[in-house]
Amino acid sequence: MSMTISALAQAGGVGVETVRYYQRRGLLDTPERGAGIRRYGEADARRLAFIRSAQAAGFTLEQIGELLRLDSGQDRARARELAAERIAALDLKIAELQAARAALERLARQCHASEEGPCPIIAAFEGERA
Amino acid sequence: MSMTISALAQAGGVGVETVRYYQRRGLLDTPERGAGIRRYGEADARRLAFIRSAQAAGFTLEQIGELLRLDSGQDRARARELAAERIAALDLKIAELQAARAALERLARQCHASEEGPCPIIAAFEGERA
DNA sequence: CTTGACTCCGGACCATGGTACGGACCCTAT
DNA sequence: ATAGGGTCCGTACCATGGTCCGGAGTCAAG
Repeated sequence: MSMTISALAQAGGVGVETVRYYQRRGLLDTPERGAGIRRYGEADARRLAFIRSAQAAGFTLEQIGELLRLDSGQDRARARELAAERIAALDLKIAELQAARAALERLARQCHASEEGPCPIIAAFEGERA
Repeated sequence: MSMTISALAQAGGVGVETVRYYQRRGLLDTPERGAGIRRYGEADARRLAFIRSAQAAGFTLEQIGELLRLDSGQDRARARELAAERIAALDLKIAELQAARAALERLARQCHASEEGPCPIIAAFEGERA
């Protein structure tokens, strides 16, 4: 089971250039080339999937690099620490977004209700302390 | 009630350079200068507050510029449209972050439970299809 | 009336996460 | 054996949202 870079990229749902970028960043490694072309396997695909998932969880590429470097679960304490930090950050962010959503929805409803006068959407944000 | 740029910045919880950047972007206007120094008032402070709130709601500076340009509620339909788009995007993002949070928490618990073997945090993300 | 803090301004620089370019090489089908 | 598409690689460029720099002007206190 070996793939070219574009197959790997496709499997990971990213562009070829992104794979190459991750290699430069040290997040993916660059296999030896067999007669000019590098071949990738399952492990690479799993790693790419990891990167994308971790990214979706809000880790920066830098942090993802750190997670990968604590490979094989060597430093579990540190991994848990990173996870805990990220969870806290996510909680904050989620709360923020929910507040923003609620505010926006309220405004959109008001704006819809009264077709006269100034649009409340702009006015309403002005006093708010985000 | 007039403030210098640094007072305005402080009131808005941003740096002086950020105020100047917003001016360049056309989000804040640059008042006439009275003998060299520009003076800002309530309106500027409210506008800055609006920018920060809208930003917290996930609008880009570009979109915020548009909102400001539909000033005085001229084009309410467009404002509502922007709000609706943003609400949809927020819902998506919130769901994503909640999923990520749940996954991370589960992993952190697993990692904590079994002190032996490879840390599950890294392994677990590998299969996931975010 | 000088000193120190603040302001003005354009332009350069930064971090993040990519995306594009271009010449050389390789691989497969016709 | 030649064309086309894919790969390799370094380097340059992009968008976003700022942040810093340096020289000149201004303002308030001592």
